[in-house]
Amino acid sequence: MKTEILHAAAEGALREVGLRKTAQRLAVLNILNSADSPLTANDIFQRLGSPQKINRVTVYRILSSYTRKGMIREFESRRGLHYYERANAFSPSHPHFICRACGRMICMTSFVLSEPLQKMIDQQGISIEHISISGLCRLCRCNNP
Amino acid sequence: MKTEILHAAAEGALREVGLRKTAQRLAVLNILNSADSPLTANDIFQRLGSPQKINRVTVYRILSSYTRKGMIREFESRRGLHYYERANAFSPSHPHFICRACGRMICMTSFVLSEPLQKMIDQQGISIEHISISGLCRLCRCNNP
DNA sequence: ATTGCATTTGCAAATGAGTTGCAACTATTG
DNA sequence: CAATAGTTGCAACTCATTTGCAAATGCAAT
Repeated sequence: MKTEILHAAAEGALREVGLRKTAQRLAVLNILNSADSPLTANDIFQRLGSPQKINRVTVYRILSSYTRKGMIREFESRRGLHYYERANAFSPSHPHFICRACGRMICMTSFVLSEPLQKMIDQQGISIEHISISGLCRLCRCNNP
Repeated sequence: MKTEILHAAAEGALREVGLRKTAQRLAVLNILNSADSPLTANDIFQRLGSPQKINRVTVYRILSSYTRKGMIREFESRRGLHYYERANAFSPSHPHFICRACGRMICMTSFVLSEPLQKMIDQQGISIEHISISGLCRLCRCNNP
């Protein structure tokens, strides 16, 4: 298995940003590294196995420090849930779709803003950090009338 | 003043969707009618004066029934806060920008989706209900380093 | 290896927006 | 004017997240 390699990479990432290497941090980072769509704190907590060896609060704090260090991106959606995804060279920032019924999140291809919108953004002096599209996914569109 | 006219319009709106006319409903509806950007339940609660003559829970329930009836649009942002804006012929659905620092919401001009994004949406069978753009507004961009 | 000390962690309690149960109240219909 | 279905207020609850604080741990300098 490549577990050791991944582990080593995670250690390096921590050292790079000046965070101490702890079992908890490595566990959370590995989960984020191998996720294929953004996760909530609870998703991560669940994946730590049960009974959880890491306290819920610790997960929150780890995610918070990772965000501060720019290792992950954070965005909110659906009832104030925070979602997190690894931020690195291989994963440029992109919009997300989130289903209001089931909460499933889908990563979207980046897209160009229309001319009038871009104009408005420039005028307002706004800086865009995240675009989130909400609605119903295919499945929920059929199930929910 | 045109207060009576507005009041009458609000009464009509309630009758139209089959909701009973109550002082609380009229008060909330008038606040929404005269707002120039989306409001949270708390915004509305504040504007009801103090001490509030209407219970917080009642405001929540009124907003919920208005949403069910399609009189207002609801969307979430920033820590699960629900924002509400009047939905009528004069206010077509449009994206919103929300500042992550101060929570100010700005209504954006509608915009066309880029070709690749539209393709992805069609493929996924997604139905879009709201687009929300988050970042920092001009003011917060200067104040927050 | 050992020490010193700042960083991390775990636990308990708090927060804040929103929801639920239920009894009291009140528009509307007959 | 009475019946009844819709509304409201209050208290208590939920759920994700945050805060305070003492105990544990990583790391750098002995």
